[in-house]
Amino acid sequence: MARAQGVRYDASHPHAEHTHMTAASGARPEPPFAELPPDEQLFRMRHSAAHVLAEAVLQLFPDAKYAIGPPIEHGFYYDFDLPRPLTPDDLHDLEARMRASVARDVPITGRQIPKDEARRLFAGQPYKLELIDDIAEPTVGHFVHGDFQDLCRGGHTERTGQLGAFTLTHSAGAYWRGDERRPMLQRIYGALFPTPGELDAYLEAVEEAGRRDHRRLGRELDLFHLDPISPGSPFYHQKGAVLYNALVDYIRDLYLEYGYAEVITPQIFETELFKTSGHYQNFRGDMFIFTAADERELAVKPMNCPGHCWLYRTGLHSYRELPLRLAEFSRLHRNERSGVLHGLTRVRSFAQDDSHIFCEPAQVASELALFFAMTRRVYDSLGLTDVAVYIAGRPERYVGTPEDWSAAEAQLEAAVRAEGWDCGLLPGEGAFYGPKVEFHFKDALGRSWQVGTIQLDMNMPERFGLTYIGADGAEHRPAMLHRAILGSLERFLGVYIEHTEGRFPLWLAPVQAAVIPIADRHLPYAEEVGAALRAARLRPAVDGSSQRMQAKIREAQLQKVPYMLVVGDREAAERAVAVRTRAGGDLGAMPLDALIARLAAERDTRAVL
RNA sequence: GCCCUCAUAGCUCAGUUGGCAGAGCGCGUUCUUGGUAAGAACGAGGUCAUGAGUUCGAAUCUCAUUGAGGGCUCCA
Repeated sequence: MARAQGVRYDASHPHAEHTHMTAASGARPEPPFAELPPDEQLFRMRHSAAHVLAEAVLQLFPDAKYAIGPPIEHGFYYDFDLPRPLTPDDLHDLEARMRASVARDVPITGRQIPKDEARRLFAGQPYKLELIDDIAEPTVGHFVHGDFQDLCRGGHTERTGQLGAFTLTHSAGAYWRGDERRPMLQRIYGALFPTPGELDAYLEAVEEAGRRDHRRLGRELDLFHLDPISPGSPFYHQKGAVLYNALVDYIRDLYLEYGYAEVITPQIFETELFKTSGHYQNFRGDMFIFTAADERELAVKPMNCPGHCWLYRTGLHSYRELPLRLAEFSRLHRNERSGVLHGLTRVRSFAQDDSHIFCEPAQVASELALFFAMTRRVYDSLGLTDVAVYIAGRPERYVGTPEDWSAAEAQLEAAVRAEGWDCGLLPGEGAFYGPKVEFHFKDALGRSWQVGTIQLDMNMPERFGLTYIGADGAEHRPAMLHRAILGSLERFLGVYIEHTEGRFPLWLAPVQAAVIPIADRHLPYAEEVGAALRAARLRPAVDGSSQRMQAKIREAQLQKVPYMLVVGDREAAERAVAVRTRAGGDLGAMPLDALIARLAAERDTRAVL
C-alpha cells in the first residue's frame, strides 16, 4: 500500500491561468475593477492584500526579505525571512499598518520590465532574485503601490482602498518553496472577504469547526484518547471500540457478498520481506525496525501487501481461482515524523479495510467496476456524499514505462467516469509502482483527507515472482490491485466523527438507547427494559443515577444517544416506554416489543436516519 | 524532522511586579423521588509535564527534554 495517509490540499484554483497584466502593461485594456466578475474581484482583493501586508512588514522590518504571497482559499498569506520571530503583537501592529495603507488609497500599478532591470530593483532580495532567474520569459511583472514594489504576475485591485474586510489570523513556519532543505520562513496568514459580514461569518465558521473537532468529540463522547505514553497511537475506550468494530463488521459483511477472502498475517517479519517488496529501501525511515536478541533484524509491518504477496506465493494458482481478493484488518505501524501527527487523522498505529486483488490482466477493468460499486454503496450508506475523486499520475520516480503508465491512468480514469464520478487529476502523486484513484473527504476545518483508494501495482508481482497457470498451461504474471474503501479506520473515524458531529446512525452508535427511570422505584423496570434490548442485541444504557429525569435527558442528549426511553409508573404498568429521539422529537408511549422491533429494523437496514 | 506557540485537578480554564494552589463542570456522600435539556448541601481531588539552573524564596525567570497545537508551494 502506498503512502495512503498522505495529506493533500485542494490543488484546484480558478485562477491558475491568471497571466494578464493590467492596462498599464500596454497589452489589451481590461475592464474597470468594479465590472469584473465577483470571484475575480475577490481574488484580486486577496492578492493586493498580500502586497499591502508585505508593505507593512517592510515598514516594521526594513531588513526583511520577502518571498511569495499568493491569494488562497479564505484570504492570503505572505512568506518572509525576518530577523526575529513574530509575536501576536506584531500581527496587530502589521494589521494597523495595513489599514493605514488602505486609508491612503493609493493606486496599484504594474508593467512588464526586462529581467536586468528587475534584478537591479530587487538587489538584496535573494528570494525575488531566485524567482526572476526561474522565470522563462524575457520580461517579468513589476507592481508598485506607494513606496512598495513587488515582483508579481499581476491580478490586482486598482487601489489599496479596495481590499474589503480582512484580518491577520496567525503566523507559522514554512520552508522556502516547501522544501525542507531550504530556509525556514515565517508565513503570515490573513482572512479576507468582500464585506465585514462575510468575514465575521467565516471567523465564526472556524470557531464552529473547533466544536466539531474529532479530538474534542472523542473526549466528550468518551470514544478514545491519545496519550503521551504512545504518541500517535489511539486508546479506544469501550464506546470507540464499538464504533470501530461496527465499521469492520459492516465491511466484513460486504466481503461475503463481494467475494473477498479475509486472512490474518503476521505483525512482525524478517526485514527480508520488505527488502523483497522494496519498502525497506524506500520507506525504511518510516518503519519500526528492531534487532532481536539473536541479532536478526525484524520489522513491524507498515502495510499488508508484502505479506499478502508472500501468502500468494506459498501455493500454485490457476486462472480458475482468480480474481483472488485477500482482505485483512490487521493493525499497521508507521513511524510518522512527530510534527505530522494529528488526532486520529494522522497516526502511527492504525488499521485499514485493506485488500489486495490478484487477477488476470484482462480482469482489471471488471475488478475496478466491482470496487467502485462497493465503494459507492459504502459511502452512500454512511451518508457521505461530498466525495472528491482524484487520479494520481506518474511520479518522478517510477517503475515501468511511460506508455504503461499512460495506458493505466487512462484505464483508471475511464473506469471512474463510467461510474459517473467527476475526477480531478493529481499529476506526479501516484505511488512509484502504479497510478491510483483516491477518494477524499473534508474534515470540519475543510482540510481534505484521502480515505479510500485503489491502486494498480505494476511492480510487486514482479518483485515477488508471482505467477498463475493460465488456460494455456503456461505461467503468467497476475495483475495486482491495492484497495481500501474506508482507508485507515482511524482517519476515517476522525473524518466521520466531524462529519456527523458525533450523531452516529443507530447501527454505529455506541449507546443506542438511554433508559431513563423517572424515580428510583422505576429502576427495576428500567433494568428489565435494558435486558430486553440486550436480548435483541441492542446496546442500551440504563441511567440509574440519582439525578432528576430532566438531567438524565440532558445527559443523553449531550452524549448524542439516538433514543431516550423514559419509564415511569404508566410505562411499567403497560410494559411500554415513552420514546424521545435525539432530534428532540417526543414519539410518545410505545409498547416495548414494538420499540425493539423498530430499533432492530433501523439497525439491520443500517439506516442513516 | 523544521519554525512558532503551548503544558496548572478527570475536563475547560484563572493565577497580578517571583511570596500559603484557585473557579466552574465532572466525581463521591447525603438530602430530594421527579413526566421530556442542568434540584440542593457537603466532601475528596495537585510532584503546577519532566530534569537542571538563577534566587532567601519559582506555577511564575533561564536552559534542556518530552508531549500537544498551528503550519511547512493553494507557488512571482
